[in-house]
Amino acid sequence: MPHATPAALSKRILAWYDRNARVLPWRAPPGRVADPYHVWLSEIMLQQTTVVAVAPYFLTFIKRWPTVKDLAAASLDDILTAWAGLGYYARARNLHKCAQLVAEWRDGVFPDEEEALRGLPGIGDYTAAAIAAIAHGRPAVVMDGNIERVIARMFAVTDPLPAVKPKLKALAAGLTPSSRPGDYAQALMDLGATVCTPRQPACVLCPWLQDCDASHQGIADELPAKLAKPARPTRRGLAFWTLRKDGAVLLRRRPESGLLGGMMEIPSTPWRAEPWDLAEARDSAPVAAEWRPLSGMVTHTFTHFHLELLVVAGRARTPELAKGLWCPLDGLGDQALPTVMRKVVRHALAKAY
DNA sequence: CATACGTGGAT
DNA sequence: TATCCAAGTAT
Repeated sequence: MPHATPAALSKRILAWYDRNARVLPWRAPPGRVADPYHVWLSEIMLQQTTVVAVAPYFLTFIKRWPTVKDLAAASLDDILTAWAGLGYYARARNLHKCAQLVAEWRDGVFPDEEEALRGLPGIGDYTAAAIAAIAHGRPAVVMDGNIERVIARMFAVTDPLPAVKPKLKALAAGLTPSSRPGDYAQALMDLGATVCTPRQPACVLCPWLQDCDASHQGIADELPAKLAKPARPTRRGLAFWTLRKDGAVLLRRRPESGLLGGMMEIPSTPWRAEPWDLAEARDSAPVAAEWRPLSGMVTHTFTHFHLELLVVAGRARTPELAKGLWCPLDGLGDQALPTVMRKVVRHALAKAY
């Protein structure tokens, strides 16, 4: 069966959106454009991150920093602390840079053109198109994982991702309307999130069911095809839970780029495939101490490797020589500690006292 | 074009 | 337990 015209398809999905749009804290009602600052902030947070995870962070951020100028004036450490737990911390560093650029060079006004947005830190093809469409009503071709899936199924594209991305974008471009482009993009993303889901899609609820090639062929739940991902190796490290006489714990800031860049950590050895023994690890210790291994292990899975951390506890002999920050136990919650390091803290508090 | 980059929930 | 997945970007 041939597809309906693009105009008919967009009309149908917009009607579906008018009835089914999810109410989200960063979203304007159907038919309206949203605050560009809210759209930008939410889109950065939503990169590879679920709506459920983002919502409380978004509300915290806009309450504490109501405008992009407020965010630009904040310290990077405050932003990293507020971002802690959300993951992909380069987003927080780029968020700060982007806010400062918009505040300083554009008086706090976000660009409304896709190309200008695309040049800002942390804004790639998807986010530039999303902001242009959702915050400014520009007819940009918005392509995210949801829309890729919807389009792959509509046209029964069986070639695997990521190589087929340009083809999917070309097909999507042919459907994108010039009227209500922001609602259209959000409608497709909502459709992908709630109906055209990765597993067990609810095709009977889909406004595009009669036009969907994959559904007709009974292969909707198999698309889009993806290349197999490489196996995750395991890396090991040894973390030093270091106490001062007054009970403060030694923290250290990680390098500004790379994994957990700019975040705080419990000092540790490098993370490598081979396990560490204590004698060897002592060279990495932040300060001299008698180290006592704690029972058990802290495990954490990152995107591309598993981590096993043995935690050793010790009292610093010469705390004044330690390189880092002595933090009282009740102040740990206010530090920019990523989840893996909060696991180390929890483990140490459970085992070392 | 491939890889690095977090986390938590669902299956 | 293992794997997949979520509104991707930078290099």
